[in-house]
This record gives sequence, C-alpha cells and structure tokens, in this order.
Amino acid sequence: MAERGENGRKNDPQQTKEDILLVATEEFSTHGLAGARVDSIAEKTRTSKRMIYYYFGSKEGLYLAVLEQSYRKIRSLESDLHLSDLEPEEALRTLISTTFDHDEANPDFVRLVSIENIHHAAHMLRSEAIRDLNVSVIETIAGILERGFDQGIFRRKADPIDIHMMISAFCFFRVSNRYTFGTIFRRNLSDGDTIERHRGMIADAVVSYLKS
Amino acid sequence: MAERGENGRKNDPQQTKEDILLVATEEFSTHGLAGARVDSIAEKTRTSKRMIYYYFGSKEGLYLAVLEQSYRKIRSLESDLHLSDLEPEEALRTLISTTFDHDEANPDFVRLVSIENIHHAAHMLRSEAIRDLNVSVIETIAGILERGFDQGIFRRKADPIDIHMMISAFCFFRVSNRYTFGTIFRRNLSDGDTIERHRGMIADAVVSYLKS
DNA sequence: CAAAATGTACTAACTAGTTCGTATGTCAAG
DNA sequence: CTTGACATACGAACTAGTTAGTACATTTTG
Repeated sequence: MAERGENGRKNDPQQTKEDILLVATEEFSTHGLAGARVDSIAEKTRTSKRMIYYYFGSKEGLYLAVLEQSYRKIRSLESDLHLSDLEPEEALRTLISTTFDHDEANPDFVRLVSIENIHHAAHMLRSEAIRDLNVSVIETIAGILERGFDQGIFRRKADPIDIHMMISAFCFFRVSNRYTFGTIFRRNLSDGDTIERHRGMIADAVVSYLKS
Repeated sequence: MAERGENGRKNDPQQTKEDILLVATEEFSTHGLAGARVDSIAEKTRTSKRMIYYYFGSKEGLYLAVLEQSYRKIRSLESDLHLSDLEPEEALRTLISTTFDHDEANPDFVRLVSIENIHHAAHMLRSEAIRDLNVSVIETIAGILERGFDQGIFRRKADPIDIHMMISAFCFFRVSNRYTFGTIFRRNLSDGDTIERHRGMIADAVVSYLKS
C-alpha cells in the first residue's frame, strides 16, 4: 500500500493515474473540453501537472481517457440482466428501468456525451473501443421485440434501434437538460416523486406504442 | 441602406449588431462558450473586435445575447398554429410535428441549449426574458389533454409538463446526440426516410400512451 | 460641434506544454 | 544482505503562445 508520511514520497503509478482520471472526469464534465483547466485538475490531484502529461500526453489525451473509462464502466452493468428469461413485456420494462436508473445515477457520463456531441463526436470516432459497445443492447431489444411479436403481445414491428433511441432520448434528456428544463418550468427533475413517475411513464409509453 | 464604397465607412449600428450575432451564434454553437474565440468571431464579421465589446460588453454578454435571440426566434413560430380549432388528437399530432421540425431545422439552437446545460443554465437564470417563454406551450397542451379526456379519446390523465418533456426529449435528442448516436449505430439521423419515420413514431407513441 | 460608431494597435493575464533535476523501486552482482 | 546501476515515477519552475479585454485616435451623423 502506498501510504505517504509527512513529507516522504511513495511511487504508486496505478493510484496516480486513477486519481488524475477521477479529478479530470469531474473537471471535464462541469466545464467542457475547452473550459477545463489542466492546472485546475493538477491542483485537485495529489500529484502534479507533470504527471498528467507523463501519463496522458496532452489535454486531449486525458479527455479521451476520461471518455473511454466512462463508457467502459457502463459495459459491465448492462450485460448481466438475463432478459431472455423474462416475458417480453417484463423484459422490456426491466431494460428501460435499468437505462433510466443508469442515466439518473451517472450525470457525469451524460454530460460527457453531451460535450462529445458538441465536438461532433470527433474523439469517439478515433477510439475503436467505444464504438463496439452498445451493439449488444440492440441485439437484446431485437430479441425481445421478435418474441413479443410472435406471441402476439406486440402488434407493431418496430426497428430495435428506433426503440433504443426512444428509450435513450427520454432517459438522457431528463438528465442532460435538467437545468434548462428545470429553470423554465420551475420543476426539479431529480425529485423523488418525479423520478418514480417518469420511470413508469417511459415504460408505459414504449409498451403502449408497441401494442398499438 | 448601408452600402460601403471602396474605402469609405458607413455607420449602421443595427446591421453591425445583427452581423455580430449571426457569426457569434455559429461560433458558440460549434465550439461552446469556452471554446469560442472572440478574435475568430471578429474576423468573420465585417466589423472589428472593438465593436463586439462596444455593443455586448464582454464575451459572456455576447453569449447571452446569442442565447436570448435564439429563444426569441422560436416564440414567434409556436404561437400561431390555432390548435384549439382542431380535434384533440389532430391538435396534438400537429404540435408534435411542429416541435419535431423545429428542432430538426435548428441544430444551432439545440446545441446552444446543450451548452447552456453544461453550464448549469447559469446564464439563462440571469435572463428573465428567456424564462417566460415556453409557458404558453404548456397551456396549449393542457387544453388539448383536457378536451381529449372529456371527449373520452384519451383514457389517461397526464401532466402537461410531462407530455411536453416526452415530446421535447425525443425531438431534441435526435438532434443533440446525432453524432454520438450516429457513430455508435452507423446511422444517419438526418436521412430523409429516418426523419419521416421518427416524426410519425413520436406522435404515435404519445397518442397511444394517452389512449392506454 | 457633440455624440455615436468605428478602426488600429496594444497589454496583462492566462494556459497548454516543457525543461531540468530528484526521488524511488528493482534487480543483478558481489 | 548489501551495493549500485538503471529505469520508472515524480516535483518545481519556466516558457512560448494565446486570448479576453482596452487605450487612443478617427470618422460619421444629426
């Protein structure tokens, strides 16, 4: 373990990198790529600016590392839901709840994606790791839709990517636009009752759409 | 009219201001608040940086002016649809189509709102002009929902702000996240067929939700 | 002429990135 | 187990370039 005495220094590269990434995630997500300050990140770290460049090469390199790490964190959560064991409608509602809760619990991630969109997803394009991720979600949805249609539960044959977009849009918007929306309509979207109502709402909307 | 000869100067404050705002809208929307460069805006203008500070005081002042102008532009479009003349379902579908087309046609506006959210809507809070805008939409929706419920067309009593959010989320997300979404799923959301399909999709989803 | 509008050239502060030197860990040879 | 040599990890201070904002002079307009 890397304990550090009053003044002595202990080398702990892994910890140093993680420390930088943690601080940088917060900084980039609250100030954007251009608005983030490397000096400000360095200050909040237990290490120095030198180390940021030592490990990540440049400000953009650090930003990309932050982005990749954020996407990687989700990957794990999405996998093990075992949705094929459930009835189609139940499976869909479970998937929607999971997406909803994920976005609600990870505003930093949502903000980073917003920032990335402002930059035309330029960094994401360069990272192959990120692109291969969400593909599995589509296959999961496709399976649910097919089963539901065959069983006569869903009357509509919908495109799985479209359904995924509809779900994402609602869950993402609630978090990404909570400040402007909250300001205009004087409503706190993080309020407990509102969260419950919205979680049910998007599920009902998608299900009723597929059944109609 | 402010024609300018080979070398002579003609004062035209109105035109100068509009020119700056137009260029600034583009710059802020593609680079964000911190990423935008005042010098870059000045260059693309027929006037100088001096004028930006003369009329808008500061970079933030210019940003706020851009934001206010963008919101003001929508106000006019939303008003005259005469939705109360239509049957509830028809009125709702018309409103949804209008919102959809507006966001699709104004990516700059969508991006500015995204940027404003990254900054916790801090500038919007200071501008009273902006806050009073979207209130009318809610009243419109409330009227439609009430009529629809009374006529037995809608079986669900929904909150008008929630319905507005559901519509906005879908229409906004398609534009705000088109780059990351497009990159991950290799799908062009500005494609003609996709636009048509999505426009119908959000309308069907909202209507079927209210009818269920 | 006075006030409003504009252009040129400048500056003070900031900021990404670097230079140079030091400390720490490791591993092989004694 | 100690020594010492080499690579990795680190810190403080510096730099070159950028950027928001300004001082001052000049022109236009009423």
